[in-house]
Amino acid sequence: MKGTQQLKARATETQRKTRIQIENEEKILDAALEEFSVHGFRGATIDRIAAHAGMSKPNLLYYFRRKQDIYEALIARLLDTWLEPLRELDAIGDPLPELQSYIRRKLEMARDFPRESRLFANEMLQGAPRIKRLLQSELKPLVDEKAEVLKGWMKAGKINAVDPRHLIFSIWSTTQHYADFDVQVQVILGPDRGADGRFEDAARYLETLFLDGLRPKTSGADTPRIRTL
Amino acid sequence: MKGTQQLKARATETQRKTRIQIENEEKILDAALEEFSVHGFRGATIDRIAAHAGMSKPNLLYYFRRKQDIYEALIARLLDTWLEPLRELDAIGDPLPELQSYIRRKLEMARDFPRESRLFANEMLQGAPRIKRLLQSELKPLVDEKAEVLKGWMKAGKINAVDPRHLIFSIWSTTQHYADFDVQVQVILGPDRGADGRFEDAARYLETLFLDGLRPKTSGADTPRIRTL
DNA sequence: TTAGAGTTTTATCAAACAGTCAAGATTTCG
DNA sequence: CGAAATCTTGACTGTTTGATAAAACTCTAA
Repeated sequence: MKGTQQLKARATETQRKTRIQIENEEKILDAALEEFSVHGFRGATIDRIAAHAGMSKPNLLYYFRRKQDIYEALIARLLDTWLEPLRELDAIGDPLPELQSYIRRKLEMARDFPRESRLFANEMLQGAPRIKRLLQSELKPLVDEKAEVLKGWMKAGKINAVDPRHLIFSIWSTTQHYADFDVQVQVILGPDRGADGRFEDAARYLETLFLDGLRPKTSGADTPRIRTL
Repeated sequence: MKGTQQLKARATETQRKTRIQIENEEKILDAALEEFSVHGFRGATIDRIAAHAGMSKPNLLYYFRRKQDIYEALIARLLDTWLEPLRELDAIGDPLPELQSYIRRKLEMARDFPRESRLFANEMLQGAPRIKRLLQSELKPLVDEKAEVLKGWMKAGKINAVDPRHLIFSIWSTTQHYADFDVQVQVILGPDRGADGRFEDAARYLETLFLDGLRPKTSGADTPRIRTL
């Protein structure tokens, strides 16, 4: 009891982190992201995380005393990053380009941070037992705020009048799909186009979908001319 | 060794299933769906499934000898149901109404079979280790076939020309989102509208999105009149 | 350079876990 | 009915898992 033992004790003392501490926590969180994003909280094991991080299990538990602590550290840093694109949605900007670039930013996140996307999806599938409160206190107000922005654009006739919250859902789901269901996407698209090509195709498609939908504007929609296949 | 023991042995004999067998297998699969859809394969435990099914663990293992067997039985019955709406997409029908009703059917499945949706999502998040082959042999050909149908409609000018596979992705993702991310949806929409109301709102929104997109058709899109918020 | 803080390891534990076994209880059907 | 087939259970096995204790080692700053 010489004042040594466990990091938690120093939490109140706002003590600086050691070089080794910073390195190892980073290694652990990265390994944990790999495991939790694939197997969920229960399915992931400390052993595998430790192995992936290249350290012994007790050593890992020196930095995070419980499995839950690792998971929570991961979630905490996640939500902030995750909502950034929505925060940037600017009421002042031009509505359509503004939405376009929001969609693109979300798609870029799915491409660049697929593990984070899967971790989030996993937590949702479980009913968000560990971040429901955070969703209430952080996500909801932000969405409410941006929904008002969208409503303003609709009232000004700058975008079609639709339910703004469902609009946000559809942007989230279509973009995150490329991270969360990546295997399926790859199976269906085949190996022809690489990851970059797939990304560009998706971006182009989503732009058309969200701007123009599927109904052709040119010909009378009810009596299009017949053409052989 | 009196010819008793374990169901697996009789697999080749095409023997009929007992009343009790049918009942219990149903109970087990239902309980397993509950567990696997939330916690994934590794996260779910036989103990919990047995408890949920209201029987002892050894009894459960009398019907399914290994955890994997339950999971595979579940997956096998899932994929068939899951792809039915897409199979019904009819090349002969009117393109826009045909797509509309496909979207609606998918949305209904998300509403009526959320656990199945989550099970599927969970398997995808893990990289589909247990059904990747099935996706190749069953899902891909079906999607290829329907992509051709969509291409035909596009060439005939009946729907806008977009990447047909990405179009299918967007229908899957937007509809399944309401099952897989249900917590989030509820947090954001609040308790005002019940499940039925949410469903109708979603259906209405998706119809607008997929048919018309967000760009207003009336005013010149580049120079909309100014109106105060 | 050395005391003490910080880090890592070995050994260990109890609980949870997947799966087995044989005996006992129940159902089915001639 | 009664015997064979089917079903259920308790007791158990070996392993994995989350977590702890304490000893041994390493780094760092005065």
